[in-house]
Amino acid sequence: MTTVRLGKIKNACQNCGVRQLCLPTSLDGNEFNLMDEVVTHRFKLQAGDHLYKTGDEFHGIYAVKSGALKTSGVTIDGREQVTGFHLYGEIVGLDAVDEKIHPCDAIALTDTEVCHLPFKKLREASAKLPNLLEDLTKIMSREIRREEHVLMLLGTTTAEQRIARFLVNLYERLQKRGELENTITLFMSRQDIGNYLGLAIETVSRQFKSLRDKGIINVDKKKVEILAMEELKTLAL
Amino acid sequence: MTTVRLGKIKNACQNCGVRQLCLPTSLDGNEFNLMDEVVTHRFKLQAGDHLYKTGDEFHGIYAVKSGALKTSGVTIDGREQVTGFHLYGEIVGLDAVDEKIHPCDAIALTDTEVCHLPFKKLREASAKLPNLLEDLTKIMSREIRREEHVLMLLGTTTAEQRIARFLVNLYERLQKRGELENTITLFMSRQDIGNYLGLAIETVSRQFKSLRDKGIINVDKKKVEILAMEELKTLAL
DNA sequence: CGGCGTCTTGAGTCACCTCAATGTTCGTGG
DNA sequence: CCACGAACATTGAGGTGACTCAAGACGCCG
Repeated sequence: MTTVRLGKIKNACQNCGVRQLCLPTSLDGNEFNLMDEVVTHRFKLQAGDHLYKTGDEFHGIYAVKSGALKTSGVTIDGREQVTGFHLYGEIVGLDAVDEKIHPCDAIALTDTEVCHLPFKKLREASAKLPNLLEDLTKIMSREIRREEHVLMLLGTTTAEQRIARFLVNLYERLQKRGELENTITLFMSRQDIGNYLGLAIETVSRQFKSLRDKGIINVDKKKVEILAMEELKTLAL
Repeated sequence: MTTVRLGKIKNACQNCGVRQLCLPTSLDGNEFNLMDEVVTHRFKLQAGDHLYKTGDEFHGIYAVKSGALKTSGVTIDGREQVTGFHLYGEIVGLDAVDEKIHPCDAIALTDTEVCHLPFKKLREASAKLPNLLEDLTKIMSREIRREEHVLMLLGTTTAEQRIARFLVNLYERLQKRGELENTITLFMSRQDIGNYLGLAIETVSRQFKSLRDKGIINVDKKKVEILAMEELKTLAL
């Protein structure tokens, strides 16, 4: 993990490519000056690097500028449980604000850049900028809703439903980022997918095969081409 | 659902029995005056009453003053999915801050009182009171972590583990509220428990029976007496 | 008492897990 | 460049935990 100081870079946030997706979505020109005082450091990670580990002291949240991360906790019996995949434009670390200790690991799945947002500074800036305060609470609310969504996905659903929902969800998030091809490049392993969806790795593999046999997708290693989105969405129901 | 105006009640929050558990945990005397301007209404619900429904416009969050609620969403295919049980001292509605639309139902499980916290007012007050802003972000963070916790519970775990964890978690939350008896009164139906844990209602019933046969708990209708907490915790691993 | 909702209990089935073997990709070093 | 091993992925065979279906018990209320 290498560090970039942003102190000298003016309007770092304002000129950022993922500004519309990130935290400060409703700030205007002048307000960004204050934001630049909050965001002073950026980290570069390689696939497999830990951004933070379970039990680490909390120093702030992180905005993913490029790449992708997974967050995963360790259950009491020592097994890993992936709790989410986080694309660029998303925020990680919000679950540590309360206890000041990270309750899970955050691991880069590919080359990834993250901006560090010291939470104390962020709170102070929020007290001055009503728009920023609104953005902050919205981001936290969105994270709560995202997890509720996963929760609903993990209820009593079949393996096929879970895989279908996973693919539809991933597709829609990539689409929101302007990646309009109908071929998704999975940036996580089958292991991670299975873990996230509560399925054995073999089941993930078999479901991919099954969807391929039905002519709904094409799978080649990490590349998943969606051939029949409507049918896939029907299976996700 | 009946409404109580709190306009005339001074220091409503300061004198509240669940203050230490609720949102404004770090305020002092003067700061509570501002809080009383935020919290102007309280609602009384009977078992089965909806506090809000999916799709309802968001007007603010709610602090549970007494009783308990469940929140449940409706999956795309129309089935219900319980996403949480909320005791007094906890907050519901945080998942709607972002989109201004409630993404799930909140239903009283018993006679329940909730305080209404208009979110706009709460934000304005937070900009003035650093302590309140800290409390607000902490509460939202805690909710994120709570859901992550449920997520980890729903991964690849057996029915026995889920039931054991459910009971341990409920016991610990009640203990935190000073209810020190080792007999828990379940305030939700088997249906709700099964739905929440991703289990069929029959499986819930059988697991209770199994734990009873092992001498770990005693079950009589809604009453669950914990006979061997250590063993229960071991099963929860 | 009878009807209804909730819960329990039993029997049979199936979706998914486990175990095991093979195939593929990729990095490393000779 | 190829050999080798490690990590990842696929595929098959078999077992089982939890679901489904169905019946019965219990409590509640008119």
